[in-house]
Amino acid sequence: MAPLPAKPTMKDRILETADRLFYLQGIRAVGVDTIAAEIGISKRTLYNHFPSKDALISAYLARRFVAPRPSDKSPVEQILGTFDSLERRFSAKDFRGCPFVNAVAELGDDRSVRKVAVAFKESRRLWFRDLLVQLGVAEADALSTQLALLVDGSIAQDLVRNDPAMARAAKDAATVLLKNAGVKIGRNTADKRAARKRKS
Amino acid sequence: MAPLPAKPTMKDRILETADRLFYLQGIRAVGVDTIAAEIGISKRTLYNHFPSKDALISAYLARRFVAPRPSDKSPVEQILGTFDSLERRFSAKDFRGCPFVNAVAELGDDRSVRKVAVAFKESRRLWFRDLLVQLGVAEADALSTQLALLVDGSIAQDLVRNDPAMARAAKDAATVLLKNAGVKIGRNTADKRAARKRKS
DNA sequence: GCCAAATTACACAGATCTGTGTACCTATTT
DNA sequence: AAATAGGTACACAGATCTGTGTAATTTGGC
Repeated sequence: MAPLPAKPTMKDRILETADRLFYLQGIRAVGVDTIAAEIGISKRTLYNHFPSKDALISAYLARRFVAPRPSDKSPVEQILGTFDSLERRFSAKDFRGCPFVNAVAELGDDRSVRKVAVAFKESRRLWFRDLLVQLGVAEADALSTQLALLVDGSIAQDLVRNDPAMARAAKDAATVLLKNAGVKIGRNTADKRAARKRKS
Repeated sequence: MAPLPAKPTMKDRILETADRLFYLQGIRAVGVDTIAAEIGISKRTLYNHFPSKDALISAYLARRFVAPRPSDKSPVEQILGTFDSLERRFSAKDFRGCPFVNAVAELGDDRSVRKVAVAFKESRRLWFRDLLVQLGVAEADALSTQLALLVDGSIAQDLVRNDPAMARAAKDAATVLLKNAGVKIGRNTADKRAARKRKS
């Protein structure tokens, strides 16, 4: 309730730093010493807040699990807007793919990691599905899965290629899929580049 | 020239084992001792064939870089067939995502790894593009990128969800995209489940 | 200013990992 | 039978990593 952004807790500082390093360099690649040194605290302090590196990893993934906030935009705008914000994130030089996919890739069959990763993917698919239901799409379930594929596909491609255009490609494909499902894409909901093209 | 599959070289045995372990458990997660022990050779022998673990990693990735072999099937069958074989691979319990994406995810900004990963992704996109050109698709470049997104998206989703149905979803989306580009999908090129449904 | 809690410095245990050095062994070839 | 190549056993160096123990010190609340 106190909106003062004043002092971040020590625990928060540790978590924020661990998040950044884990995400950018990989979980196995970053040791607890490195994290402590980065903040300028002693390793002992870190272990006073997190009992083990595993606990830190769990907290890292939990922190990354943010539900999409409700929006007053139209469902179509929200769906297609997803790809616009993806493109923005791809353009940032500190983007390194999906933290959940990366964690599963490097931590393998770790139960808890897989579990939270699945939950995250499913929560985003359900977000898509809800919007599609609002649009009256009959096969909302199947289409939401396909949209999720496009999201993760563009993320994986950008991870290796470092090419934000992958988000546009995904958006274009998503537009086709939506139209095919009977969704009307209004002029204003379409992206600006295409709109400019149309007018010229 | 000798088609005898008789004796695999020691180097091949090392590489084959490293491949399996790196892929299934992650590159950082597998030590050279583990690889040597798995084969039942001494660590010294391993280092007599590969000067360093890095060299072994490079060889592993190079080995995974297989170009799709030419086929006499129709372009549409080849494109859609890609998703069928993906589904088959997803169903195998030793499937653990794309080795190149995984390697980039866990090894981070390693130059050489990124390079080979980009080359692999691009080679597959060009394979798609070539087939689309054969089909007379105007926007073969854009569409090939979108198909590649679907491939990588289904791989990423299957990696976390362990659900081969992701391949079907990708195939369905790909079919829509192809039709939208003016490609005729014949009865026989469509998947069997849909065909059965149609007849009933 | 005092007290309790948080933080620090730092050494250290124990595991694991990459890579090397060396002496010995065991095939195959000539 | 001798020589050569390849493999083995095994110890070890040196780095790195997780996690702990402890005593001293700083910090914030009262």
